[in-house]
Amino acid sequence: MIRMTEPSKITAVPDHQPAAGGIAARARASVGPKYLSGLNPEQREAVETLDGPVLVLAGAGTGKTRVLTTRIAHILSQGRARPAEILSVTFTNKAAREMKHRLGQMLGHAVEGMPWLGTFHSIGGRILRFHAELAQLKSNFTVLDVDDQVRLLKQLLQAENIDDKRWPARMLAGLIDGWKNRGLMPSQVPSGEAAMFANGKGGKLYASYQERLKILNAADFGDLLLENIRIFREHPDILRQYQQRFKFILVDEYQDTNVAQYLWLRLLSQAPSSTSPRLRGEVAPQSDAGEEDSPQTALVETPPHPDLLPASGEKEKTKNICCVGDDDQSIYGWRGAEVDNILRFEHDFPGAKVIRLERNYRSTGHILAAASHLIAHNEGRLGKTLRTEDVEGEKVTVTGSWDSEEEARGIGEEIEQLQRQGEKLNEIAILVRASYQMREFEDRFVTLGLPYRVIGGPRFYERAEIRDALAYLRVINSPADDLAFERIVNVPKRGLGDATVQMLHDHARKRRVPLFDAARAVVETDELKPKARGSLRDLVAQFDRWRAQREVTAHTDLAQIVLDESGYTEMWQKDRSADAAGRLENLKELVRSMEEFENLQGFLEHISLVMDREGGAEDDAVSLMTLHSAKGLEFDNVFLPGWEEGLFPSQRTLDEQGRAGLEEERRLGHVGLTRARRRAMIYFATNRRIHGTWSTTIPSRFLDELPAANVEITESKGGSAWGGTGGYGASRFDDMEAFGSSYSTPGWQRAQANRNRGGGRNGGRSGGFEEEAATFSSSSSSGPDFGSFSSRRRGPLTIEGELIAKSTGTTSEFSLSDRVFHQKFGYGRVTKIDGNKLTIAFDKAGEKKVVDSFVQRA
DNA sequence: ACCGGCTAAGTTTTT
DNA sequence: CTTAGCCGGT
Repeated sequence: MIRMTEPSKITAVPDHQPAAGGIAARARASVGPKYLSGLNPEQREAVETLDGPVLVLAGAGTGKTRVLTTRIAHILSQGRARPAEILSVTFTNKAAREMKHRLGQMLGHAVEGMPWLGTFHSIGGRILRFHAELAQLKSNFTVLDVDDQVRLLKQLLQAENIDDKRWPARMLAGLIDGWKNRGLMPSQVPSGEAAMFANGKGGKLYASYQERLKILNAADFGDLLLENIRIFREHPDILRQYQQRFKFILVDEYQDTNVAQYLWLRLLSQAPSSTSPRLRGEVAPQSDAGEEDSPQTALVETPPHPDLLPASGEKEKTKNICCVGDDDQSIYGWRGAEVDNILRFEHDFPGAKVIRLERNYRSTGHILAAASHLIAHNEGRLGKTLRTEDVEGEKVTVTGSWDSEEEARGIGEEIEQLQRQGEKLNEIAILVRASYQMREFEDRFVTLGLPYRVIGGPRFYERAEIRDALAYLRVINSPADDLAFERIVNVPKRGLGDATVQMLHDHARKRRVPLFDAARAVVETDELKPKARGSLRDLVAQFDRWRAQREVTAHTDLAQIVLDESGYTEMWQKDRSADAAGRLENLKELVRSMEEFENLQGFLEHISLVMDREGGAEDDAVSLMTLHSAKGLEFDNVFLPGWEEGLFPSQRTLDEQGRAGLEEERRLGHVGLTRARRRAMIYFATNRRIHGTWSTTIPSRFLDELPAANVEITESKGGSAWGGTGGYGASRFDDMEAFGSSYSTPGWQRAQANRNRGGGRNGGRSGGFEEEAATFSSSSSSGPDFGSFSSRRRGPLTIEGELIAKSTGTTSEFSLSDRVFHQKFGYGRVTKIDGNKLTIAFDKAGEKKVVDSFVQRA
C-alpha cells in the first residue's frame, strides 16, 4: 500500500498563518474540530470553503486526497449534508477505495452510507440503471468492454462490406470512443469527422453501433456517461431530482476530465432550476446548440462548449462543487482528457474560488526544485510553485550510459547498492516511458535474482480467462447476450467453428432472435453436420441446466460448476504453457471475488466497473512501471531511465500533438520526478535498440531544462561506458568536479557529438565497448558484433558470479539438461551451471541466465 | 476445424 | 526483434 506521509510530518500548529487575522486564525485552529488540526492554512481553506464553486490546485504531494476526505468529513460533521447527498467522483476504483478507506479512518463506520462515492463510470452506470428505459435499455444491461466493442464493430463492418483491413474495427472503436468522450451523440458528430472513416460511412456506423447496443441490451463505457447526459437533457425533471439530491459535489483529478465528464458535472452542479420542469420528451434548450455553432472547428482545436453557456440570458446558479486537480499532472490528453477544463474553471464556474496547495510534504528540496524548474517550461499552465520545508537532500542525478543494456546494468547495480544500505526494495521504482523499456530491466533483474514486480499490464478483468468465465455467466444471466455467447461457443473447443457460428447468425438475423435462441432452434433441424449439431445441442442443454440451477444454488457455487462442467477449467489444466497455472489461479480468484456480491445479477452489474488488477504481493520487490501508471504513487528512490529524444519526449506524441504533446510529455517528466521522496535518478543511453535495430540517440531536451544547481552528473556504474576504470572509483567524482554543473561529462560530450554523426556504429564505440569487454568479459575476445552483442555480454561475468555467490552461497540443486519451468520465460533446459546461477535455453524466450530460485523443475 | 507460417506494425491506459 | 492477427494449407 502506498504510504501517504504528509500528515505525520506536520506540526499541530501551522507555521505560516495568513498575514491578516493571524491571531484569530490561530485561536480557531486550536479550537476547531480535531480533523482540522494538522492542516496547513491552504488545506484548511480548501476544506472549509463549502459554498460555491471551488478549485483546489493541488500540486504533487500537497495532500490532495487528505483535503478531499477531510472536506467530506467536514460537510458531514457540520450537518450540511447527509452522506447520501454528497456526490464524490474519482477516475479509478483505486482512488475511490482509497477515499473510502481514509474516510473510514476519519469517521469510523459512517462510510457505508456514501452511496455516491465512486468512479465517474460506476456512478454514471448506477444512474443509468435507474433510468435504463429512457435509453432503450433494461436495468440489467451489460457493460461491454473494448473487446466486445471491437467484435461488434467488426460484424457491422462486415455487414456493410467494408474492408476491415483498410478500415480496422479498432480504429472505428477509437473514433467512437473519442466522440463519446466529447459528449457527441451520432447526430452531433461534425460531418467532416464522421466522413473520415470508410469513405463517409463513419457516422452511419456509429449510429448503427448504438442501435445494436440497444438490441443487445448493452452499453459501452462511454455510454455510461453519455446516456446520463442525454437523459438529463431530455428530462429536466430527472436532472432536477439529482441536482436537488447532491448538495455537494467533489471531483478528484479534475485535470483528467474529458468533455463528457465535464458536461455531466456541469449539468449536475447547476442549482436546481426554479422554473417549472419541462415536460417529458421536450427538448431542453441546451441540447441543440452544439452542432450549428462549431461544425468544423472541432477537428482543429478544443471545441468550445456552446451548449454549456447559460440557456438564455438568465444567470446560471452553481452549487457547491469542489474540483481538485493539478494541471501539471495532466497526462491523459491522448485519451480525451481536456486540460482546458481545469484551465477554464474560473470562467466556467463564475465566482469560483481558486485555492493553491503548494506546500509539498513528499520530496526533498533538490527533487522539488528540479521538477518545478522542468515544468516551468510549459506555457499552458495555471502556475504553482511547490515548496517544501524538508531538507535539500541529494541532488537529482543524471547518468549517461553507452546503451540501454548498460543502463539496465547500472540501475541494477545501483539498486543492489541501495539494498546494501538498507533500503527496502518496495521503496524503489523504475519508471519508464514505454513498456517495451521494461524488458531489459526484467532480463537484468532475473539474472541478478533481484525481486521485481511489474505494475500495470493487462488488468484482471481483461484477461482472456476472466472474460471467458464472465461470458459464460453472462449467457446464463442474459440469453440475449450474443457477444458473450459467441465468445464461448467454441471455448473450449467443441467443434463449433466459424461455419457454425455464421449459420447461427443467419438464422438469428432472419428470425430476429438472439443467437442462443437460434442455436436452440437449429439443433432441432438437420442443417448442421451431426457432430456440430450434437455439440451445440449439448451446449444449449448445459445452459438450460445451469439456468435452472441458478434458482437453487449459491452464485459462487454455480460459477464453479459452470467452469468445471463446461470443460473450461480442464482446458487450462491441460494447457502446458507458461501462464496456464496463473490463469487457473485467476479463475479461482474470480469465484472468490463473487462472494462479495448478493447474487449473479449484482455481480455482473458491477464486475466490469469495479474489478481491477489483483492486489499486489506483499513481498519486498522493486516496482517496474510506466510513468503513466506511476501517477499517484510515491517511492523513496525513483529511477527514470530512457530520457532520450524520440523516446522521452516521445517522437510520436510530438508528431501528432505538436507543442501540446511536448507539454504533456514534460508533465510526464514532472510526474516522474515528483514520485520520488528522497532520490531521483535520471538516465539516458546513447544507443538504444528499437524494433531490433540499434540506433544512436541524443539526450532528452528535458535534461537541458533541469536546473543545474539541483542536478549532479554522474557516470554509469554499470560498467564503464566511456573511459575510466569501470568501477566505483573515487576518481570518477573528481572528474565530475571539473565539469561542474554543466552537462559536459565525457559521456555527454560523446552524446552531443553523436548528434552530428550519422550514427556510425564503429565511430563512437571503439573506446567504450572494448574497454568494457576487457573489464568484464572473460569469454570473448572477438571484436564487436551487434548480432551477438547481447548474448556475448551475458556470458559468464566474474563480477556477477561473485555478487551472486555472496548473496546466496548455496550450490544449485539443478543439473545439466534438467527440464525447468520459469514464471516468465516458460519451459527450458539447463545448459550451464555456475553456482546457483543457471544458463537456460528456453523453448520460446531463448537463452537466459537465471538465478535458480527463479525456476522450478518441470 | 485446426495449425503453422507469413506479414505488418510497433506509446502512454481507465472504465 | 518481437508479437499479433490473418491467410492458406492440411
